[in-house]
Amino acid sequence: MADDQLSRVLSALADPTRRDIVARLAAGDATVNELAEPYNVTVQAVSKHIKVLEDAGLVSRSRDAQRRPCHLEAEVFDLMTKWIERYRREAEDRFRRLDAVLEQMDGRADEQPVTGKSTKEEAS
Amino acid sequence: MADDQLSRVLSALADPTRRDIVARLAAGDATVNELAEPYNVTVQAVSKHIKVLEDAGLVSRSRDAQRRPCHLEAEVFDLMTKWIERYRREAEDRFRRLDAVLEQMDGRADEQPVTGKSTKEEAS
DNA sequence: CGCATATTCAACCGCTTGGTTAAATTCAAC
DNA sequence: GTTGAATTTAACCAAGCGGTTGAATATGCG
Repeated sequence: MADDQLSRVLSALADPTRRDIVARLAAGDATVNELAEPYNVTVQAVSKHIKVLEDAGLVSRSRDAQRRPCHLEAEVFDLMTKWIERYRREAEDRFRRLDAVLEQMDGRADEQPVTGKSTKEEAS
Repeated sequence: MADDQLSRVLSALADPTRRDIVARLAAGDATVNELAEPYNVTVQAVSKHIKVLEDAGLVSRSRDAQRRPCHLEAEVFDLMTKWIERYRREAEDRFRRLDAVLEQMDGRADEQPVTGKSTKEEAS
């Protein structure tokens, strides 16, 4: 479905098992069998999970006899953080502008206040 | 399928149309019809997309007559960045340690280095 | 009330996904 | 060359997803 890498990365990490695999690979490279051990699914299922991570560019593999050690490619995370930061910052800026506007018209609060109900917490 | 919020958030953002909706909401609140306009899918499809974003906690809605303005809840992004930062840092630390090891044994590079079969369990 | 607008609900469809079992492949080691 | 371990491929299945059309539900306006 998703053809761009960011979609593939997000989709890959949307699965808790795959996130756990990534977490374990962050602690060190591992083989498919090693990775499969803790979960109560077949090793074939884990092999598929790893393929998804590999297609997303999150994991690379070398060869060691029959083994195919998996290695985490952490740089791909930047794709996500860049996307996130961009729109979070945008949203925060807008929020700040809204605050400014509200502050500007402090006294006369007769207008309906935009999104209604509350300005809520602005904390990060 | 995914029952935890992080899974829901990542899964929601794995769709390019939904990411675009989020991007537009970062610039300001909007109604379902407004959001649906640029895409060549039905408004019902967009309504479903918004529901997915809402279930993930990324979007909240107020009421304005028949309209249901959508508002971006940017704090949820923290869920992702926290997860990402944790494991990226871990991977980078490991990388730094590996560098140190390689530096340590500089002269004798006859061993096959790289991912080496030595890493694995124990972890931290 | 009757009508138009905005949104959702329901049923359906084709494709993908995560899982399975069974068979094939790759490579070391005997 | 046979055995055995690690991994992938193939075929299949149930469930979920993104899309559709069509009907229902709110709500403001004459």
